[in-house]
Amino acid sequence: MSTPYRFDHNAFAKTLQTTYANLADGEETGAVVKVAGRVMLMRTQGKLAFATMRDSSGEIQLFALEAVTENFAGFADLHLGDWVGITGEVVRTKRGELSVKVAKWERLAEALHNFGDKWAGITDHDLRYRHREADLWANERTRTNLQRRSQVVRSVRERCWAADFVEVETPMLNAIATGASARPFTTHHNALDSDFFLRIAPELWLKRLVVGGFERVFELGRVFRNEGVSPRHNPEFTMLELYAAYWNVDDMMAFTEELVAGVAMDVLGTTEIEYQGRPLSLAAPWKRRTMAELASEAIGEEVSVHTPREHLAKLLEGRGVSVHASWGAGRCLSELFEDAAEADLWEPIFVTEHPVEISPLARRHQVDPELTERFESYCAGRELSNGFTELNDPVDQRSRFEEQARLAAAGDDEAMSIDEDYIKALEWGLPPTAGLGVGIDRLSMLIADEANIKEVIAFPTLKPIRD
RNA sequence: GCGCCGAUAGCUCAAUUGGCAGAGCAUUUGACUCUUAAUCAACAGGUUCCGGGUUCAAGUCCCGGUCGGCGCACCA
Repeated sequence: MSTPYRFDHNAFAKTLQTTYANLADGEETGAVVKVAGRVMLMRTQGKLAFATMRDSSGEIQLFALEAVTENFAGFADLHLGDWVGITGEVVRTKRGELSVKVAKWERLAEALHNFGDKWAGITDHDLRYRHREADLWANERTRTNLQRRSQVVRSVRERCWAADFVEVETPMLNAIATGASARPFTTHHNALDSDFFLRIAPELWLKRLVVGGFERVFELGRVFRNEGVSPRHNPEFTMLELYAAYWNVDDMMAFTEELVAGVAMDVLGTTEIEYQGRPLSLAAPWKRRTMAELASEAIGEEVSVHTPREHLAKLLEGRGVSVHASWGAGRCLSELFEDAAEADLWEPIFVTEHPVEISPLARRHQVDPELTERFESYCAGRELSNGFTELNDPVDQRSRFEEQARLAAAGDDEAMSIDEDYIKALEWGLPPTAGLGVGIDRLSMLIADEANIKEVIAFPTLKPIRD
């Protein structure tokens, strides 16, 4: 059966429901409209048929009568899920349901599969993730989540634009994977006969644009990390990275808390949200505490990056954390913080002053050179953002990279490689600059009140089915 | 990668101690001029995730595998 190539559509369900909200039962309007959508439910009754049609805005009833509707039998024969285009008058039935009284109808496309049980919908996770197109019709929650994610991205982008940041795009195919600590995906370019890594972060490219004179840049895009999949990790995820010349870490913290609170206002209309049954306030300003303070409080003993490495290692082992031989005091302090304090950070908080050992791209703290001017924001027990005053000294940057190379040689497959081109860029001069990274999926989870990252990704990474 | 749990009709789910594989919805056929998950009647629908094994007999017990959920590890 051939189907139409286009349909003249001029009304949405929700608009009609609003416009004719006060129409009395049994009243007709004389207004003829053309609506389109999917048939979600069908109730036939002899020479009458009632269908519930859904479009992108909402639902409206279609009311067909043998005496009025062209090819009435064909209409009553429509399958649940079929796309239809309807021409008819807006009326309210005797029983009070706003309807389009079908004069003419066309089947725009046929649905060969149904959209699940009309009461329970589709609940099987595997089916929902592999066939999100069906899940979207079966589960309103899925529609809401993906709409909210879209609103989050829009809000982030508009707020960056409003603060005079320029949106740029940098390479996803890279000769070396750098800018973060993670294992990369590898791929191959045939004509260049070269292996490439999918980017794990756009960080170094963006700072090279700042060197080039783009004083405020941001990129909103996908990064790829070859790590485990979990309810909070997808191998490809979306990150906002943003750099501002002349700012320091404090400026960037202020920007971050305003950005996140602003996104919540834009999408939900409030900063006072509920996440997984617990109230959570995203309102600025957020608390600021150093990593050493939080670790000390959590373990009940004063520790810092200057605590002897062996003592920190002993504390970690006492907590059941196995300590790698290559870890210095800085890494041990960070591990202590993560093991003892991180999961209890519910309200948004900036954790600051990370050890230089775990921050190879951040500028040293002005008072204590073993620390950096860095922050990570935590919320609902997990990291939401990461930022710092950028290291702009090419000599120090080279020695940091060399330290990373030593870690790699010692077996750390997440250590960064030396990026000579980046060092050369710094030699041209990076002004004082602060940078920020925000996980958009994690932010969307907060806004959508979802515990599983797959619920805010249209098509999450799944294992292909093998026979 | 490791541990625990799950997979039965298109969808949502039952199936007692190992004893004939079922229901609702969807599909098909019929009735019905105001339905709202319409209702009523009838028909049809199965590689019980895949592959082995134990047993007179396996959806059920055992072994291996696939995919998913949760936890751990890794990480953001």
